[in-house]
Amino acid sequence: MSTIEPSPPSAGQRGPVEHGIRDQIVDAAEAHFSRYGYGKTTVADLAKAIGFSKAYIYKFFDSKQAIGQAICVQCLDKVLAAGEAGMAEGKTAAEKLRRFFSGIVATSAELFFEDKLLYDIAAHSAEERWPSAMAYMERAEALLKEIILLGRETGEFERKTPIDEICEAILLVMQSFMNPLMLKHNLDDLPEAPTKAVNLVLRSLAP
Amino acid sequence: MSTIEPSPPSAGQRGPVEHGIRDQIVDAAEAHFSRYGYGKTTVADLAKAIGFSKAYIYKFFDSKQAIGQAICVQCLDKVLAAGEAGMAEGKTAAEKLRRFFSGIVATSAELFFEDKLLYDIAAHSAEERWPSAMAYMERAEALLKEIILLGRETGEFERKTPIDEICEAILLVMQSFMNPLMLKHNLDDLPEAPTKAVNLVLRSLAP
DNA sequence: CGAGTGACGATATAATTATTTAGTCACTCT
DNA sequence: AGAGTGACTAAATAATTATATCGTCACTCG
Repeated sequence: MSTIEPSPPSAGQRGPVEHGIRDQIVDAAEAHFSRYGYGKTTVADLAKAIGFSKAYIYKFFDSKQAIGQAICVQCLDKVLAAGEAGMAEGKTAAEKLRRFFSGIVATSAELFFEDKLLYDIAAHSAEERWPSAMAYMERAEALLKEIILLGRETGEFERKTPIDEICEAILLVMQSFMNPLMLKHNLDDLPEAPTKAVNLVLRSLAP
Repeated sequence: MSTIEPSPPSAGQRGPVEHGIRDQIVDAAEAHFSRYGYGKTTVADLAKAIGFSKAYIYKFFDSKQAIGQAICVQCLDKVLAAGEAGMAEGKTAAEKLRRFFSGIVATSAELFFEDKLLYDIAAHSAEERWPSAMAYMERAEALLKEIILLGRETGEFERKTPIDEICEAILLVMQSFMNPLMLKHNLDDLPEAPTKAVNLVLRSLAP
């Protein structure tokens, strides 16, 4: 059973990896980005918030975008954590799969409605293929694979199709709801649509 | 066996429905939009192309956007026609489904690469939920339903799941590749990804 | 009457200018 | 040496102005 571990130090960082100041920056960034948006927040604002000069920020991050990525990682971690929590609740593999996705979708949608400005960063991150978004997909795939393997062991799922093809295909299918970029276009048919999609996926997994 | 019939008169039209001038406008629009793009083409350009005044255009179309929709309908008709052609080639229902989607995806991708400017109109149409895009999805669903029903008759496909749920789910799944808006973000993993998605769909249809 | 238009106001787009902001570097202070 | 910064430039963003375009309407002409 994997647990969401703090993501590895993202690209774009600088200087001491473990450092109180870095955390302060990230906290200030989360607060500011969430309230005013990424675009309207200046690096100087963050500097002022933590009581240092702007130049000092750049001892810890390569660029403003690197800070954005750090925030993005936080968001996506939360989404994945919800997926993993759902996964843990499910008894059978099928149930795990269902809850994994419903956790992800619910959390993403919540992010969209409750914290639009942070969500926008995530969407931007997906659009620009930031490492944060890539990592998100990879970790989702790893979790998914875990579920599928479990289902195969317990005999719930078929075993003929190559596992990697299955995982890729399922992710592909669920992307419409877990990729922030795409979710945006499918908001109206929440929450029925993802449920239907998962149903289809589960039918495809039947032995 | 349905054949793609000319789409019903779209919204935004005016005056005589069947009229040589209307066709001239559409032809000129296709040429101009394709060469210079929707944004860079002015209604006056179209008027000049057909040798009439700008005001006359508005005897046939409500707005420039209505002309855009007409062009969009043409594009999407072509895409669906490719899908239907593929469908006709397939022997079994599964084969029809495969070719239906590969026809659609191939034609959409071709549109994207060879006629980017027209493609952009289609994407815009999907984004803004123009009737043209809605009609496209509806007609795709109708064709898909035909295939599924056939497969059920021949015993290729399972019969338990409500047909409407199946169709909706499949469309949902394939949207990543047939919706111009989404296709844009999935271009890199063509053509394998849609194939994998269809494989998944077919597994889900197994009796 | 019906095919077709010039001239016009409101709105959108483009071009220009003015202002902010990202990011660096030489530097200070402890 | 290492924590921290003011002052600076190139690039981006915002504000402003100028221009083009959409869409309508009263109108002409056959």
